Amino acid sequence: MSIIESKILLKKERQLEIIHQINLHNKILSSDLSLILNVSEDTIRRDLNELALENKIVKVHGGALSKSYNVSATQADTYAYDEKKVIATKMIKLIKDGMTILTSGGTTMRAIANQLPNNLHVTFFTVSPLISLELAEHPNVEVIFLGGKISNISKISVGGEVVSKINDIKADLCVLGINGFDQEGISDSDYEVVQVKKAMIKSSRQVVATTISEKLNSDLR
Amino acid sequence: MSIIESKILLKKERQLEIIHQINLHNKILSSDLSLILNVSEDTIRRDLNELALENKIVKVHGGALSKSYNVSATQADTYAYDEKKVIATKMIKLIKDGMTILTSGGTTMRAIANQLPNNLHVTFFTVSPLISLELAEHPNVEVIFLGGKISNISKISVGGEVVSKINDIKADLCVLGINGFDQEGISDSDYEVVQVKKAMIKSSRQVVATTISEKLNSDLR
DNA sequence: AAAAAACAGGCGAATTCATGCAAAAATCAG
DNA sequence: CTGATTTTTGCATGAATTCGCCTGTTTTTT
Repeated sequence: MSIIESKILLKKERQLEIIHQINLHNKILSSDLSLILNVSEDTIRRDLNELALENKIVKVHGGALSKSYNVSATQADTYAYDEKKVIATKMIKLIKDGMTILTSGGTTMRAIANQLPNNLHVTFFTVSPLISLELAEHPNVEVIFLGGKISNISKISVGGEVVSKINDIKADLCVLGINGFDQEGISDSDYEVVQVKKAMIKSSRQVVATTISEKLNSDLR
Repeated sequence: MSIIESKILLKKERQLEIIHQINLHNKILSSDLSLILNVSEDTIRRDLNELALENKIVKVHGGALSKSYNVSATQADTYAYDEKKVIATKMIKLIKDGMTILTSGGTTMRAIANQLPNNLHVTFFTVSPLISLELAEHPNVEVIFLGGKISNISKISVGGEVVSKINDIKADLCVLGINGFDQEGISDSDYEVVQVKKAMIKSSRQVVATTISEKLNSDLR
């Protein structure tokens, strides 16, 4: 639909459109792209290979997937799980009784939620359903979920309402997981996530960003 | 939008869905997967073998098991799983494109969220983090989480803000799962849950309460 | 022990992929 | 603007994947 009829696109434009399609649908077939963009499948394949090399998409046999497609709380976090456990242990030391803490999603944050000692009395504000569930297991923790539209990709709630709600909060600590949905390539949804994180940072007296190494250019400009 | 309605899943995608299903039910039969994913059992078996090789699942004769723990949900939902699947199938027939649907938690609702066809374009409002996650897997579903304090017991968001937010909504359908947290003893938290449910019922043109038999005196007076 | 179900492995059809090459297009230099 | 150089594209070939089916074996059930 958004494609202009039989207009010849430059390679760069075409690749942007490919990324757009992938971010939109989370997956795409080479054959469909060939139809949509009006070029041969060979060209599509070459584009897909380039984009995969630049780490913008995940190429698979027959097409490509969005990078953030697989997160889904599975094994993906046994990956580097030990590192994360260490980070979590250190993080938890920063948390004191009575604190109000603002947090997003991310597997590192999940490890924190998981290892939180049961005797802590703290209040968490979160935009991640998964984290809210983990936190709610702790009897002495009060969990407030900041509602809004749930982003299909990053699985956290986003949107104006969330941001304004965050602005009303004054938290002692903000824990951000920089973790898999900040890669770049400004899809709509990523933009929204950035808005939420920016608001969180603004509303907290102290900010801690947790991540394992190998994470790189994640600007929260 | 009509571009990608292909029923064909890429191999990777299919394997992700398999992992998802396994983590959801803790166990799954190859034959069920074959039905769900619309491929032969041979293909499923090959997928299962690959996933087992990658250590993502545990393969057993006839199907596979979840390897590690997953979000809540222990045995409780393999229990009566078939009945719930039937209920879910029937429920889904009530859902039409363009609807706005209000829903709470419950394992039955979870089965519905899981089996929802991907081509439905609907908006869900929910107070359950778990359900919101399940629903967010569907590309054409818009999920709005109604934020609030997360009840430690029922794992849904409750409180005045939630109720007033619900009052502002006019939904086509309300799906309530009477399922495991209404059982008895009106603790404070149950009281809160009842408030939320009452509000939901009031805001919907049509209400469906789903439950398996053997559920009894669950008054929502 | 017999029947049924699940399995491994091989085969063939269909699809997708990598590679080389030549034509077409874009870019650059003068 | 023109001609040369580089990049991009489509096509052809053969290799590689994927997937359903089939056969014969192993496991489970009755």
